[in-house]
Amino acid sequence: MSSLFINRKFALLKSRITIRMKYDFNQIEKKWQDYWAKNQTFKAENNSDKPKFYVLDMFPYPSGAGLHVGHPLGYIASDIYARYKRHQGFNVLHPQGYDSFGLPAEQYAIQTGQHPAITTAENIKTYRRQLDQIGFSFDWSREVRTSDPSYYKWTQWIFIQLFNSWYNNDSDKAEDITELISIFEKEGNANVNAASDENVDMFTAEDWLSLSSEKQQEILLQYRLTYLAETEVNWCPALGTVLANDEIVNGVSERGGHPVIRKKMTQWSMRISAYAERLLQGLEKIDWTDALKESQRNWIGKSVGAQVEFRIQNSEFRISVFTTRPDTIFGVSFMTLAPEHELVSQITTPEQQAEVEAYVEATAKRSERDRMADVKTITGAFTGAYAEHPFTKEPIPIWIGDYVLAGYGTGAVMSVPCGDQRDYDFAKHFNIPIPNIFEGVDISEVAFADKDNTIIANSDFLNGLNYKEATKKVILELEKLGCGEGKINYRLRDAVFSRQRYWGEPFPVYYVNGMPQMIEAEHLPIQLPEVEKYLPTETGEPPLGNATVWAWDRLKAEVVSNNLIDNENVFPLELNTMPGWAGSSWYFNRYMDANNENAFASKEALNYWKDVDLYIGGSEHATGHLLYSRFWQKFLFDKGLVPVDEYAKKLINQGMILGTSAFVYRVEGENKFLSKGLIEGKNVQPIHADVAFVNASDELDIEAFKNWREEFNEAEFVLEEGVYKVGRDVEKMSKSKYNVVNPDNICKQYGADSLRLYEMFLGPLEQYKPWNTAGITGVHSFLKKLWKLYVDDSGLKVTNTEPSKDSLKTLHKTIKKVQEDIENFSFNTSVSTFMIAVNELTAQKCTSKAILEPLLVLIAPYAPHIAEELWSQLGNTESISTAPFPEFEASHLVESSKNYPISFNGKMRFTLELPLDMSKEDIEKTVLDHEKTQEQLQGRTPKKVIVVPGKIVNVVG
RNA sequence: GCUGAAGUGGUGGAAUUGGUAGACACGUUGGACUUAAAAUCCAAUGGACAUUAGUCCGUGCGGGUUCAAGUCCCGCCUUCAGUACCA
Repeated sequence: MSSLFINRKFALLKSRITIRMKYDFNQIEKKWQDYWAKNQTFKAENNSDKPKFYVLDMFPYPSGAGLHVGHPLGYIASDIYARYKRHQGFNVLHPQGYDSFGLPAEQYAIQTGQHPAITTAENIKTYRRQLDQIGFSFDWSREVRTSDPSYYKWTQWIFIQLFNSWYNNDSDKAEDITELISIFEKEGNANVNAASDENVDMFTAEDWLSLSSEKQQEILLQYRLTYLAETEVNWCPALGTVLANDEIVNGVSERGGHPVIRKKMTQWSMRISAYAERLLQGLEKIDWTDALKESQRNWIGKSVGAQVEFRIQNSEFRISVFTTRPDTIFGVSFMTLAPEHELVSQITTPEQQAEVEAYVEATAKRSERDRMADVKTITGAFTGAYAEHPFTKEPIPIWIGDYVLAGYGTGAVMSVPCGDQRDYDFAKHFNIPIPNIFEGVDISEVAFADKDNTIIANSDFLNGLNYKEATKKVILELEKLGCGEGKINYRLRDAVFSRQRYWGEPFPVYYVNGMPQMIEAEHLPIQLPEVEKYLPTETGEPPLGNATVWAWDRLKAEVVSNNLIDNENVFPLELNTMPGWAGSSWYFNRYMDANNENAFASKEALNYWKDVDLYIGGSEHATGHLLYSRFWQKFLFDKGLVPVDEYAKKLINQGMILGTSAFVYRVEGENKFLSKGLIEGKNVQPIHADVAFVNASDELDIEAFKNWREEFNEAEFVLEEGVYKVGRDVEKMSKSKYNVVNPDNICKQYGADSLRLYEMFLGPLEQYKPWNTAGITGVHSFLKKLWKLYVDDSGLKVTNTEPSKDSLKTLHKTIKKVQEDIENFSFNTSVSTFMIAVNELTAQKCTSKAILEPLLVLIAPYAPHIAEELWSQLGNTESISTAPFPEFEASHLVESSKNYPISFNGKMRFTLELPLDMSKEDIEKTVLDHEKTQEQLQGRTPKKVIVVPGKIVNVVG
């Protein structure tokens, strides 16, 4: 046997050992992910002696593109928190699911004929695989999918509860509609103080009882918390669908560029306005960011003022206006109606008719966007009619103008040009008088809108009063005259709840003589019917109009063929579906008891988990999901169905991760590319290059780029110092910018623990920050260093030796800092802290188990796979996830001396190690006697010496 | 316009109550190891001046308070996000 052979054999053996002792993250991560799944490590129990903690992520819409590295940011943060809470001994509920109804799947179905349920299921599979490989501690046994009939059964059920409820303003809560009916039967509606449609007719008990059943249903709809109403929508005839405002660009549809018209449609609405005040008040007791609360406050838009009625001269009509400045009522010099106001056509005099009609027509043509775009152009028309001032009885000319919006308040304003800039501008433009009703204020240039410094003048009984006094007094007087009252107005509008789409929850509703009827709860869910096409029908009905089996047989209590509709026992079903926010408005309650078939969640589960302790998600949902879901929760609370009326105690918005795009520069008109440093003064066109072709030093892999697309195959590259440098720019991460980074690749190359650490290391959770894959090597080599602290070529090197003082100090300052950081959601700084700890322990050559074992628990929430692996190598047989969080002991950090910074006139010049128990006087003396101090002073005498024990010394002079 | 957040090295970012600005990383430069590369390790790295010692300047801009300001106060500028004729 030759010695060469022996050497080779030995080398082989050695390399096998090295592999086992190496940080093989792919193998380790797979191993522990399988372990967690198999052992259901993160399954939360609905019965536990431990205190509960509920950590929730906003669930994703499973799109076809899968996850990019920006998506898991919030999930990683919440996962760290959830794991931390487990270490602290909490019973943690940390679920995940899918908001799986939505447009992209439907759009795809229209294009390919593929059923949205199929594509959705495929996308979910991809999402699940991607989520699993990042190592989240989700309790998947509670997964929900909003598009699953077993889930939307309960969405339909809640809809029925809303339909069967009305809002009693006196008790300030939702009540059963049967109670309202019994009031109507006893005394009519005169004393009912309810959130209802405007202009509800008055009726007595006798009137009510004499009405037909249809008429009664119609009246009840005016009170129900979800109701049918005529709503003006943006209808696109070519697409056969209703568009949201932001889907319309320059008056045509964003998709396809088709014309869009305003059209009235009968739609389901949610009476969220009934909850406006409670939604506002509720913000006080939840720990959400100020920015988020503020945008909800703005959205609700509470304003306090008065409603005033103005008689119209020579007419029966009255104009009702809302104003926040009733105190300025003597400054009214004209009234302005929105061009769409219903009285416009009725009060316009014959002489003014042509002008007014032309104006109304002109404004109708302008889209809302156009009207908003140019607010500077003042337009309007005089109706020829006059209102009468309630106090002075003077005539007030009535104008129309598009600066008054039909949709806000009453669509009419009393114009006080001296006190409102818009009225002022309008008055100047049309030469309307501007009476001044403010004491000592010059209004020759601008209106005076400063409430706090207002003293009213030229206003009869209001003279000399300030804003508050005058407002109070004038409301009193208006009430005496019966032509006004104090009023609070909200901007918040009822929310349209119908969508002309296929891929959404069907309504549990059928129609008898045009009146909606609810299907009894025991027959739910009403499942989405099959359709041939996912487009609207030729007659313009929603996609469900294509279904042939979509009628309700009341006797059989089942969905039957449309052919059987006889309007006696078989009736047509609702063709609209629910909007995207239906399913997401209550899902956080479902997780508490996700597989319950008899209730949306059991009372026991609801009472145990109660509410979300930490909710993490994007700020883009501020005025959508986060408002609607609060509304539903309050409703469910009123009905005694949930135990709390705010469902999320604390909410954090994670920032977006942006992409770092790479650019190559093509010389105009040539197939030649100049390196970044050579483009100065050259006529070049920047082109996005895929970030995958660029290394950490911004150097382009030219071959990969050439092979990317045919047009680049023959391209010529002008290099600088032998390499081609790309330009960089931070943009939103998107496919079209070729800056998308896929977490799959990161996990493969660096591992999930590296991905998790790096996402946190990038910066504060709430901040927007750019992704740059190059930086991940930092956290990755940190993990390798961590590994080496425990394991080397010969195996585990952890010992039972007594830890050194230094190591104890390192450990305990790390415990302290990491704990503080997690509690402040400052995850980026804990990653730095871990790095410092590992660097220090490596330098200390620490092998002591007493240090290294608790260190793993600290790191486990962040990098759970490597922590589990080393934990088990240390001989533990249970998962690290339930190990108690190490106790911080301050005694290890006690110092006897301090390295004082010695500054002169505020500038630090040198440091001096001094005992911490040294007195102020001794410190001063020691510092002044020091040779370096003499050097600094150069013979000057210090005027003053500031000594802050334990902090700093500052010599002034 | 209004509301909210933010401006710190070449880059991401640290600095918890005013007390050593730039922690921790990335990148860059130099070095070690290697036949070589990768990996790893060591050193330097805000700018200017200076051989060194060191000096000056530096947290968007201009003022102020203070022994001391990234941090507090006043006035601006810029960026991002939301919202918008809300009576």
